[in-house]
Amino acid sequence: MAVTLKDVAERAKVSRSAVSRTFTDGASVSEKMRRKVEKAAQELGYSPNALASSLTTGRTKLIGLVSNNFHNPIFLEVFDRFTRRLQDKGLRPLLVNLSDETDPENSVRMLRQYSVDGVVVASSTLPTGFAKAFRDAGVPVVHSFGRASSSPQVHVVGIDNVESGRMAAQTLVARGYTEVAFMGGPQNATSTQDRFEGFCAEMAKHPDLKHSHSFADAYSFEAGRKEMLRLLEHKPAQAYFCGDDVLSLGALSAIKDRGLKVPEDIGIIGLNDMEMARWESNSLTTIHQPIEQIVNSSIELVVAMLDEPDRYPEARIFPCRVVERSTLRPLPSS
Amino acid sequence: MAVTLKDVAERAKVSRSAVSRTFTDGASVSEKMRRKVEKAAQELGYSPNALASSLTTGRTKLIGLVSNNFHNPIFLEVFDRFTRRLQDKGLRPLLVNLSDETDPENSVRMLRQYSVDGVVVASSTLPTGFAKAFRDAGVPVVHSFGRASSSPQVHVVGIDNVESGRMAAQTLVARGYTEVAFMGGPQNATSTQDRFEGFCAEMAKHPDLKHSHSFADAYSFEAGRKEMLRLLEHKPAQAYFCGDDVLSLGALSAIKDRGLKVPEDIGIIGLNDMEMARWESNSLTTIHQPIEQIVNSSIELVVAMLDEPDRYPEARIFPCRVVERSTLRPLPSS
DNA sequence: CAAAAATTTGCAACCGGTTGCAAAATGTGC
DNA sequence: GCACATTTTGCAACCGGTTGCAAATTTTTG
Repeated sequence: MAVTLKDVAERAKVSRSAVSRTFTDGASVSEKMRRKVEKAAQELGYSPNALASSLTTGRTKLIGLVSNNFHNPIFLEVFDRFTRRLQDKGLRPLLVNLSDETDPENSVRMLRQYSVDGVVVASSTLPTGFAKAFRDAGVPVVHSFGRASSSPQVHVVGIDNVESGRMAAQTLVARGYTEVAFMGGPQNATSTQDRFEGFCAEMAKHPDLKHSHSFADAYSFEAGRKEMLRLLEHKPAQAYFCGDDVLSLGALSAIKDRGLKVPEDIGIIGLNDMEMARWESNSLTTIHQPIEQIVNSSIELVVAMLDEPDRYPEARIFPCRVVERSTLRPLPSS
Repeated sequence: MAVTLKDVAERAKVSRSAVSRTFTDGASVSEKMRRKVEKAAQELGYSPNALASSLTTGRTKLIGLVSNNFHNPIFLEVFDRFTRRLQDKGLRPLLVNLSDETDPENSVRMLRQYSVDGVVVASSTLPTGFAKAFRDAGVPVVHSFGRASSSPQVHVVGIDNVESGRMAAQTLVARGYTEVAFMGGPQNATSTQDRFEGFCAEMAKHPDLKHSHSFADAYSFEAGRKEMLRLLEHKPAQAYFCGDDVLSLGALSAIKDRGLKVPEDIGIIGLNDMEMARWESNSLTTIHQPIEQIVNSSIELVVAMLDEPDRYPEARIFPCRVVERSTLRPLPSS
């Protein structure tokens, strides 16, 4: 069915090696030969089989893209960027959806069977050990949106979640809120834990201010909404740091449904700065996470590992910044 | 580096064929042999190279998943379902992001180089000719969310967009609106064209009612919002059929910003029934598109084509239904 | 124009598997 | 225990490419 190297060689009356060489750049082929081969290839509609060649070159140009965040709209943005950027570099994303499973073994085995050149784990909820399983199997791996660590076991690219929690607390304190709260995502997600830690660390500096906390079941609108409805039944805090924009949006929806006003009655600050946060109907004050930089840097890193598999692991941390919109009361004029 | 068939064979002191056979089901191997081989494989941590075997079997179990809808949140749902379902069947999705490019040639070439077993084109905006390029290249292809046709050139799975436009118009008419309008997505998208056609066809039955139309630049929140803001500057219609939920949400945001009430001042009906449509803050009346069925059926179809490449093309059309929520005035009690 | 140097080409082995075929081993019937 | 049928195993060729090496060709040099 498919036309192969051999067919082209026969048609052009040259050796198979000659054909192979015209299709691998950097190989030694004369102009005359190249033209002859290209003509034959053209006529036959030949294009080389990437997988067959991977057998000898050891490179498939396949990159495993592993994630379990298929319910947070921010990840559509993430996938868009990853796939585009990988394509630009001549790499192909092999998508793996973990849904609820968090045992790395299956994914590792599967991606090794397909000889992916590298793997990007894009998840803010998977434990740090997850990506390590790939490294241990000898597969270059980068954990994007993973837990920042001062002594990373694998390459990590993302933000400092502890710092972002601190930043959120500072922002609330600076605006004069005296009773604040943290509403986190799932409690076993590393990002939740770290943001919480940072939040508490900052609040500890202000023993005169009250703070509390609770956790939603998932990083999702519904979970945020449900949790905020629960909180509103008792005496809620003056302002909340929600561990993710999509939680914030859920919380906002709950607050408005209860007839309360934002930011007059309750303040909200989120994290991510997703597209929807910018929608004028939401106008969410939030902490911007530099997704584009994280994605690009992750890909650069995994590409670099192809040539340098034992590259010493590093953590690449990008700074966040507060994006002031309309869900927190303004800074008191000083 | 990687452990191969040969290594296992040597360790187990058997032939390479024996090892191969223990890892391909349906092959003839004695219990004794199998145990011996599995033991050696275990010790060496061997797992077969799927790509090498594809060379002889002609099957890679790779399915190209091609889309250009990376900005409509509904597609995160679509990708989630596709990837999960494919994985359940032992298939692997190779993701292709078309972003703005709509020339199929590149994608066809690339996916052929990777010898994908089949391709699913998941897009409501690509022209019908797009998927045909894969068929012409001998690659089994299914166009999901594509234009329904009574004489399809390639397999199509989706809804009847003309019918859905008709249904939207009927719904508006039944609720007593006398001035209605269609707000479509990008005008070159087949789904926009068909929904518009159905809408007009139905309205033609009611010459006493006024109707108008306009188009947003994209299937996105921003585009819907912008278009509705424009419409509100002149005398808007009483109710709008927006060609997609995300357009509806944009329109709703614009309407509320202008201080108008839904459904009292303006009614909205969308299409898709995406997760966000159900959020209580939106509570969007919309036409439900059975995504799960479309995805599952698409995969079934592409799998069936693996064994039957020249299968006669068919169109699989799933019915839509109106989901009544809060953005249209209620049916007049009769 | 011949000899040396540089370039191009083809041969053949190899990448990691699969599979048809025949030989070897095992099982069955008498 | 023997002849025969059945199952299991290994050999060797093949899938579609790549690549080291040596031979063949072209280019450079004196």
